[in-house]
Parts: sequence; C-alpha cells; structure tokens
Amino acid sequence: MTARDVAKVLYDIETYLGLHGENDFKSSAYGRAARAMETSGIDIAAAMESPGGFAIPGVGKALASEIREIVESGTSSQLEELRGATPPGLIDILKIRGLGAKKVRAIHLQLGVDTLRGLEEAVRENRVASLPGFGAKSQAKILEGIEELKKSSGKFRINTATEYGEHLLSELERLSSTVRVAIAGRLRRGAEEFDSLSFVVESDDPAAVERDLAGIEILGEIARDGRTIRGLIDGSYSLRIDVTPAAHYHAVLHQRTGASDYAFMISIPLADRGYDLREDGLFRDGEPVALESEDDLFRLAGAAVIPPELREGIDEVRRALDGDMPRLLEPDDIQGMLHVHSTWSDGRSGIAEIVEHVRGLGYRYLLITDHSKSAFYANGLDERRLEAQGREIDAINEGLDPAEFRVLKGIECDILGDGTLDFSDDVLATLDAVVASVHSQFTLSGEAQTERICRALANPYVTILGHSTGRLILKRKGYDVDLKHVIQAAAEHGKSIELNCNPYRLDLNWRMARYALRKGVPIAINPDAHTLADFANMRYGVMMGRKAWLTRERTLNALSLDGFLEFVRKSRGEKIVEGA
DNA sequence: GCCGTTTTCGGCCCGACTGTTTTCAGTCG
Repeated sequence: MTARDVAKVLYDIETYLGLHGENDFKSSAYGRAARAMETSGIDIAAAMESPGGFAIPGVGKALASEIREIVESGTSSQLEELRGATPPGLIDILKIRGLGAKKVRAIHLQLGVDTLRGLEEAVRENRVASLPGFGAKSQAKILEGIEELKKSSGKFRINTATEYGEHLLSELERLSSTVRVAIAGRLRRGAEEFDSLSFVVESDDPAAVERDLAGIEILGEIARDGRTIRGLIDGSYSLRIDVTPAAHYHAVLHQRTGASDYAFMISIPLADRGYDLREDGLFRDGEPVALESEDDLFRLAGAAVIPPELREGIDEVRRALDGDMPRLLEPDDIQGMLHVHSTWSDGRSGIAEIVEHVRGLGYRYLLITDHSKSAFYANGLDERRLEAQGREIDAINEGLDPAEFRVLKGIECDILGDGTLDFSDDVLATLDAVVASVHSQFTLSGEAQTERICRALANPYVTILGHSTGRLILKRKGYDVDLKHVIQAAAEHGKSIELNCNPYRLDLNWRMARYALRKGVPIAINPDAHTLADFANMRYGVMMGRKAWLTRERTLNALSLDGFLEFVRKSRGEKIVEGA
C-alpha cells in the first residue's frame, strides 16, 4: 500500500461524504488529508511503526486511525459502508461537468434519479428545470454534459492506448500461432484519442490465431472474417487484428498504419511504376511482391521513407517524392526538462529527488517551474518562497558538476486575466527562464483570451507559453483562443511554445505546432511533471512533435544548456521574426 | 474532521463564473 493508494481511498471517502450531504468541511478534510498524503513524501511503513504516527498537517487523530485501517486492510470500513449506501449511478452522474455533490444529491433525492439514463429521461421530460436551484439553462447544460460523456465513452487517451497496445503486443508475440506481430493503426502513427487498436500478425493460420486469442484475459467477443479478427478489449474498446502471410507482412503493416488519404496518395507513385498496393499486400502484374522491410516499399515508390507519424495524407507523400524528408526529432535528442513541479507547489517530489531522477534518465539540465502565487489551489509560491526555493536550488547546484548537470530556477507563472503576469518583472528577472500559463478565466471571449495571451508573450521575461489551449482531451474543451494570432505573437517576440506531454493535454496540438514551426517558433517538449513517473510522458510529446515535422534543431529543449540560455537571453531582448 | 486557541468551539484556502436568484449557492481550478 503506497501513500498514493491511501490517498485514493481518502478521495473516495470525500466524494461519498459529499453525496451523502455531510458537512463540506468534513468531506474536504478527507480531500486535504489525501493531498497531504500524496505530497508529503511520507514513508507509510515507517509511519505505521513510529509512535508519532502520521505527523502531517491535516491528519489528526481520527484520520490517522482511519489511515491505519486503510493500510492494514486495504480499505476503510467507512468507505465500504458509504459505497454500499450509494447507488453507483450517482458516481457516473457526478462526472457531468457543472454537477457537484450537492446538485447530484438534490437530483437524486427529489427526482429519484440514480442513473445517467434516468437523468437523461428526467431532462427530456423537463423535470430537472423545475427543481429549486435549477433552471432551463442548467438543464440544457446537463444534457450537453451527458452527450459529452457518451461521446467520450469507449474512447481512450494515448497513455491508455499505449499500455493496452504494449500489453497486447507481448501477449500476441507469445502465441504459438504467430510469427511476427506489430502495432499498427493510429497508435503507431500517434493520435490524441482512440477508440480502437490495430495489430498486424504474421501467420499462415488465421483460425489458429483466433483460437489462441481466447487465452488472452482482457479480450472478448472475438470474431473472424477471413484474415481479419475483431474483438473487444476490456469490454470497451475495439480491437482489429489483420493476419497476413510472411510475404505480405510489411505491405499489410504499411496499409494498416497510414490514414486512408495517405494510403491513396502513396498508391499513385507505386501505380506509376507498375505496382498495385492493396489492403492485402503489394502486387505486380497480379503477382505478390515480397518486401524485406517497409522501407522497400518507399524505395519502389521512388520516395524517401515516410515515418509512421507523418502518414496522415497531408503533404508528406509529395515531400517524400521530392526527397524533402528531414530527420525528425528522436527521444534521445532531448537534453533538458523545462516544465517541472516540485513539492514547493503541487508536485509530489522534492527538487533533489527530481534532479536524481532526471539525471538518471540522461538529461543535462532541469528548469524547476512551480506554480505562482495566484495558483493557491496548487500551493503556488509567493515572492518570499520563490526566493527560498532559489536558495535551495543554489545549494543543490553546488553539489553538482556544472559540466554534467545544472538545475535552473524558473516558475510556471500564471497569466492573469488582463494578460499581466503574477510576478513583477523585477522578480521574474531573477529567474533563469519563465513558463507562462493560463489557469483561470477560461470563459473569456476568444478575442479577449487571445489578447490576454499575446500580451503575456510581449513580456520580456516570458520564455515559453505553457499548455496553450487549456484543453483536457476527452474531458474538457480548451478555451476559445485564436492560436494563429498567438503563434504570430510568439514569433514576433522570439518566444517558444510548449508541446505539453501530459496525455490529457498534448497542446500545442500537432497541427498548430506545425504551423508554429513554419512561423519560426521553437517548440519545447515539456513533461509538466508532477511526479517522477510523469517524465515517461516525454515519449508522447516527442511523438506528437514528430507529427508536426519537428526536428532537433527546432526543439528548444534539444538545445544544449548554453544554447537554451542563449535563447532565453534573446527572448528577453532581441526581436526575431522569421517569415512563413 | 482539523486546528488553535481569547482551551472545547468556530472557522476552515481564494476568486471567478454561472445560473439562479433578488443577494447567493454551487462548481471549478
């Protein structure tokens, strides 16, 4: 049982207490204790042994004994009791944006609604609008929320897709009926959301593969149509497996990877040279053409190799035919981590621990960017604490070989409603670099939001614009903003824009990132890490960067430390404008 | 439930937004 597992139970208790109409302050005490468990870095086993117990602010006598119970039994009797007394549908209803515990409780008590379906009926029968505290607008928003939930159900983000994909890959490789196996489809070329996974399997016996799949625990509803097998992953997500003989393996993998527009475009130069590229393989004069690798196919087309990430059917085929294919960014090109939270704000690890981890991953520098004071919900730093943090960073640097690794002082500075920043220029000037982000007032008009962000970019001390749309994939649309305008402003002021690696964010999205690159704006691939595990998200950011044709040269944190600091200096003074 | 006392009860993190109200409650970050 880790501190995180304990926190999960405490969060659940907070939720259920709210649904049961318990005192707000009592339920939020559980939430506070949960956060304290997550951020304190407490060693649970040691705390259980020590007579002092959980000496953490926010954890008093009652919670300490409850935490003991959780650690010993894996759950809390209070939670089990609450859960038993709560219709599970209420938890689903709670997922609707704009509905919190109080409103869900009111809907449940006054309308007897306890499922999403029941709520949808009640809305359609106009029964919600008549409840006290509700009206026509909130009813309409609830319906919107239900639609939103429906739309995102059965869909998953890139981290989940990757976990399922890699798990299934190893399971499929283990089957006696398979020779070679590869991930295909959108997971191979990178995407923001998924509703299915696609694999290509080499085997001469599709029926045997189908039989073997029954042994894979998370798969169900397996059905085969010739060489194509479909099924369900964990009862929710679609699976497609294309079984192919050895000769067609690379051609089929290629066909199952690219978008349909792309497949059409690449088929044209092949056809010009006498090759017929089909779903089931590559042919010439009706005879199969065996490929040694996917690269062979591009050679036959007279094109440079197109990396899977680019196979969307935009202009990549034309450029490959022109031989205009750059070397795209690789994970190993990344040298620095530029957007990282520590326990000083809402991160879960101390700076020293982060340094050790990041060095271990082979990076050369680290910009600590905790939240600024307006982000009090995230324990943002005020001027005094920022200074104290700077002293800690100085001390850590003293213990490091500067030629090998350096910790930089930064901040993720809130962009205030009017586009000014959360710290004065004098304070920002003391830092090595600044990430500026919007965390409030998401509902400004597009015009005002754009103006606000452009104004922040005009501040000389801003280095990088953080998560530029505020979207949370499959959860929340971003705020209304004219990204082309923002990108133009970044270009004019010599700033960088981040591509946030969090699977929920992935913004600047790859389409706009490509536009930014054309405008000469360097992209920073940023982990926005709050835990050590978050650094693993870098792979998603690199993948999305590659979709945007990002190269090492145009990646801010692929620069050496000196190169990065040089960029910061320029961004504070000189204006750089590169044409489109 | 926690905390800090003017020591046993009253306040509890802040501010914007929204939709409901007619001065505010609920939600969210």
